[in-house]
Amino acid sequence: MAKIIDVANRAGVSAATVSRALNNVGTVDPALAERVRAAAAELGYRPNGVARNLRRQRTDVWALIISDIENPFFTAVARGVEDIARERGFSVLLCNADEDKHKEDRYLQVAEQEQVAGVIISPNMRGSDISRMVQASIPVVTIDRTVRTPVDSVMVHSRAGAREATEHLFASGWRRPACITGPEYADTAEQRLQGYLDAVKDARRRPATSLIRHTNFQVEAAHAATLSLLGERRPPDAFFVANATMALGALQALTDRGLKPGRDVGLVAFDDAPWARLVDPPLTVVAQPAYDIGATAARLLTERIQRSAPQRPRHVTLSTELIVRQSSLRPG
Amino acid sequence: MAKIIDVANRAGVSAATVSRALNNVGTVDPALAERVRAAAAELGYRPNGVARNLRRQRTDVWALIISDIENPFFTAVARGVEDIARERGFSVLLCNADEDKHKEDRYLQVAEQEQVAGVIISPNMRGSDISRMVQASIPVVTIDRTVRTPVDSVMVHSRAGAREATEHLFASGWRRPACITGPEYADTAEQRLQGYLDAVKDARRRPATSLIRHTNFQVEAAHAATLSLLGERRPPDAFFVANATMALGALQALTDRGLKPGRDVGLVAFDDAPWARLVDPPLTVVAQPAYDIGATAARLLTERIQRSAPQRPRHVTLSTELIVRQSSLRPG
DNA sequence: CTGAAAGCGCTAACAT
DNA sequence: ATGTTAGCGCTTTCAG
Repeated sequence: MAKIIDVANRAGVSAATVSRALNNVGTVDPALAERVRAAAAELGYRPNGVARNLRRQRTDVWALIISDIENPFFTAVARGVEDIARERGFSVLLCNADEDKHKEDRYLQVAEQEQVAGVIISPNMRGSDISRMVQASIPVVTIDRTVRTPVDSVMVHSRAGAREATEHLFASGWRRPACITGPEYADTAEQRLQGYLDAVKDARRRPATSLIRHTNFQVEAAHAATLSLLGERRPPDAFFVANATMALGALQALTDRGLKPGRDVGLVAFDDAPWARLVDPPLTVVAQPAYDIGATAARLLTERIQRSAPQRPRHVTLSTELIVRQSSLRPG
Repeated sequence: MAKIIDVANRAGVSAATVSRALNNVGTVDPALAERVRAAAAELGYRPNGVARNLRRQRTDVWALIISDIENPFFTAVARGVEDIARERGFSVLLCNADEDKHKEDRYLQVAEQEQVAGVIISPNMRGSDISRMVQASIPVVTIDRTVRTPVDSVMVHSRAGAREATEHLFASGWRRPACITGPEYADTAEQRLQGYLDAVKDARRRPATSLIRHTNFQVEAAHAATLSLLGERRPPDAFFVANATMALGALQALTDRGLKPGRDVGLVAFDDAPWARLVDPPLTVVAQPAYDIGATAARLLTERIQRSAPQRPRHVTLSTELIVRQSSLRPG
């Protein structure tokens, strides 16, 4: 591999001039710059990014740490982040924490060690180790969930969205909606549960703990939770499920039991997904502006990186949209 | 941020000893090692990975460059890669090339500059710039698709799988199956088309170009292709679609036209997906061992990284499995 | 078993 | 406008 000094020798200049010419920094005689570029091309020179990063004490790389790569919400977020990052000259490295605290910690550590320019993360809640990043003065933006450490965040009105979804279930004529939400330590899960409870109380029903299940946000757990709810002495007649991944599990469980949403039971899920309108029946959802969430987080991060002066954390909260298809409807 | 010399001072030793103690390398007096660890902990010391990488001239990070993050095939592959990587002490950074050559090139460049230990990639075919990696002596394993540059690869028997799928369509009583495949420059797409053609010829039909569509492997393109096929003078009565993402588009188009698979038309897709059994009707698929593909690629890469001696490229080809659900069946 | 010293490849101050 | 020099933080010879 050709190094900068090889290019310098070939072009008959110093290494510093090569660096300046290739990075368009400072002032270089146009003719010289051209000679340098030619020499670099002939040698197939590629700057060693590791050396550059060490010297510059910074990187043009972001880490995007998401909770679950199979959740379409996060893949859409990733698109939003990437588009803006590219526009601003950053590369983004995607890390899949898989709702697992150890993996998340590992990626956070890699991000710190590799001195990334910034981190966007949907934190697992059990005390995500964000404070280390702040100590290392690496800007962090959280999405979807918040943490104790005060950093920028982009959220949606989960509680309001969940409430609207559950109200819609009541309005459609269902009487005993259940709620399948995420882990107790995830505030997104908690807010969606609260929204559900808001609607239950508004409908002047008594919230029953037997109609609530906490899971790890994954397919299998939702499948089990649905079966468990169906096995209750007084089973629910409708379901509010707190994300798209779990909707798959719930749908499967209902199918297993021969129960058809939109006919035998009601079903609404948080998050839209590419397949949501194609399942049987088409799924009613609370859609999040996932792409915008990613794009917004990316913008906040860029600003944070550019300003050297510390500044109060900024919080952006976006709205959800109820999309009524068929799974929530009640015949007759 | 504490540096190694700070730890050294606090522990009353040299930087070299700190390095040795923390990396468990060479021989360090146990008592000293303990003192070093204590000092490091007190200072919250984290080694600067960039500096370490520069000195060591290597990294413990892989780049996994996939074609489309929304395709469940690739997310499953990613799981397989990550599990093995973690087991062997590597971290994997996921890059979404989005079926876009520019993005792919960019990530390849970042991977080279950041001196990753290895690359696993599902290459976009229009001359992926793999040769640069080889020049930089960074090991590469391709998955799903191959390139000209001779490197290790993990593939599936695409042609056989496609043939089996199409034969199944004929066996179910359909007479004019169409094929929606990927770009002409992608050999996976080409092989799936060939498998389709094999079956057509076996059935003693004449392959009609009017029944074949090339797309970019994405939802929208498949949607359009399906509508276009339906608009032919002699439209097909069945569809073989070359990946899961496109199945979504085809399904949508058929639904738009009021055509129900498993009743009005036949439909088989390459790739299984979490939602495949939940759509209406459940989708018949040619399942790829996606997780195993990832895991196998990861194993090949590890071996390649460990052996210093060059060695002929290795190619592993795994088998597919036809899973008959309902979308391919013909009533009566 | 430990320390001193060199140096990975690059960029940024400082000279000229 | 260009070259010289120093040094980013770490690991790894090489001495002792």
